[in-house]
Amino acid sequence: MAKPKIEPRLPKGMRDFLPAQMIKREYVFNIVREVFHLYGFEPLQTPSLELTETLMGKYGEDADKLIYNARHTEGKEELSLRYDLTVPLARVVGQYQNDISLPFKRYQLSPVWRAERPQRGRYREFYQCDADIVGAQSMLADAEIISLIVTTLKRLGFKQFVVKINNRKLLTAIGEYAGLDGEPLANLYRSIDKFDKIGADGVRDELLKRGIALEVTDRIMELITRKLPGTEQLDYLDDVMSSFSAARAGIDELRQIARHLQAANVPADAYEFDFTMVRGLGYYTGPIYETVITEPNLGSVTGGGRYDELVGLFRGESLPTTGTSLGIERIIDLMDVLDLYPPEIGGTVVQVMVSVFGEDTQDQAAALAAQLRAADICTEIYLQDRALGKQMGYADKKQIPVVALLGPDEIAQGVVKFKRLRDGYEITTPNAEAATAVRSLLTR
RNA sequence: GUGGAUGUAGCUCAAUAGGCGGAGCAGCUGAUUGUGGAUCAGCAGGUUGAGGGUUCGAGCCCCUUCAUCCACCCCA
Repeated sequence: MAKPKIEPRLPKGMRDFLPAQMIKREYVFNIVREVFHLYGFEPLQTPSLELTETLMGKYGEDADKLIYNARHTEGKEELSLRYDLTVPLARVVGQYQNDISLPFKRYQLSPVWRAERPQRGRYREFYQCDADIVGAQSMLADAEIISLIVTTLKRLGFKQFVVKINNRKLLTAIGEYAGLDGEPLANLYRSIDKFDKIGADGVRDELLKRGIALEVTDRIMELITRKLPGTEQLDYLDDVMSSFSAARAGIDELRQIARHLQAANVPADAYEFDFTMVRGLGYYTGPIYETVITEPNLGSVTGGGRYDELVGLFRGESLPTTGTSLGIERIIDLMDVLDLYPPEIGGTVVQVMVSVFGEDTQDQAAALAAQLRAADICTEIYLQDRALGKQMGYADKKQIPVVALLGPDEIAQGVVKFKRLRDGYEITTPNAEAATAVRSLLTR
């Protein structure tokens, strides 16, 4: 065997997913897709590459530097790997106005690429999972998104989580109240966004450092940190902030969302209003939401909100849009941490391995495999001529649950023997009943 | 982009003060040619990330470079 000359290595920040890992990832992907379909979201796929001009300038200068350029040496088009799924969505909505009827509900579960410095849980190629509703002004759309999040997380097995809901209009009003606009307002958001990390005192210090008057800072802190049950929190803010029209509008939207969520039977403990939650600086214009795993405290797994100005970029008009991004990579990590994978998904998709005793029994083994496959049982036939013990060892290592034994004795009697590796239990059954026998061994 | 740490077998890590590069796991063979895990015996696996320097002698010290990890920045 020649020694490999090429060092097997991965590009920085990129990963392989070996079969045992892929099985888990696809389990999560499949549940997500199921729930999204349940809510009437439909799949969208766009190319990994976009024209560079489609991407550039949509994210801000910092982010533009993180975009992978992918132009072919002799290609005439400037191409880049997509940086998120929102810009492709906006392009699609602008491009297929004949084919898409609004409101457009789509989801996309695809990799994106960002040339960031890799860190724990942060990669240069990673999957994003976005669900958005384009062209719906109503808060019913926002409530649908929140309900979708709650159902998805529940189906995945998460128990203790809460969707935090805020409204950009409220934050704007708070900025107005503090006399801030533009860049200083963005900085205010940045400070408040660190609430989880640096706590109330930390945020207060930052606001003071940013030159906001002591009295105003204390008012802001009071406004955003006061915790009251359910919509009482909205009542309180309404009292204090009603002189600001942006605040009134924001609170009104949150009240509508609360009403819709209640009507849709979303459990009240699955969401809360949290005025310290900001969601970056970006393009949000209305309600924003973020889901945190609360017990144990494991951080956020979804983020989203309403962004009425972005999708119209490729259409020359605003299009009211709301949506969420599932932190699917983070969710996959937490599924392991919280042990949420059902035991029946093992390290392999194979349900039965048909062992082969020798060349003279190969054909019967192949026939048995075909028979099991016809009955929708995932079947592997052992492909080397090795001692039965080796074959058993292989099956054991791969965690294949059942091995079929079809030697000269069985063949002579027209039967097949199956062994369940977990407990060593064996049954012998007539050939015709092979599939039924395997099924009985696989259940429980 | 800034700062710190670490690079030794496929993986996880040893190696006295600078003095013959080891172990566990994984792999392969056998004990056991119709039955896996456990045990035992054996085999194989290396340019110590790369390049240079100091030294009689470098895995170890110095310089450069590359890679990985961690923290910060950022995260639309």
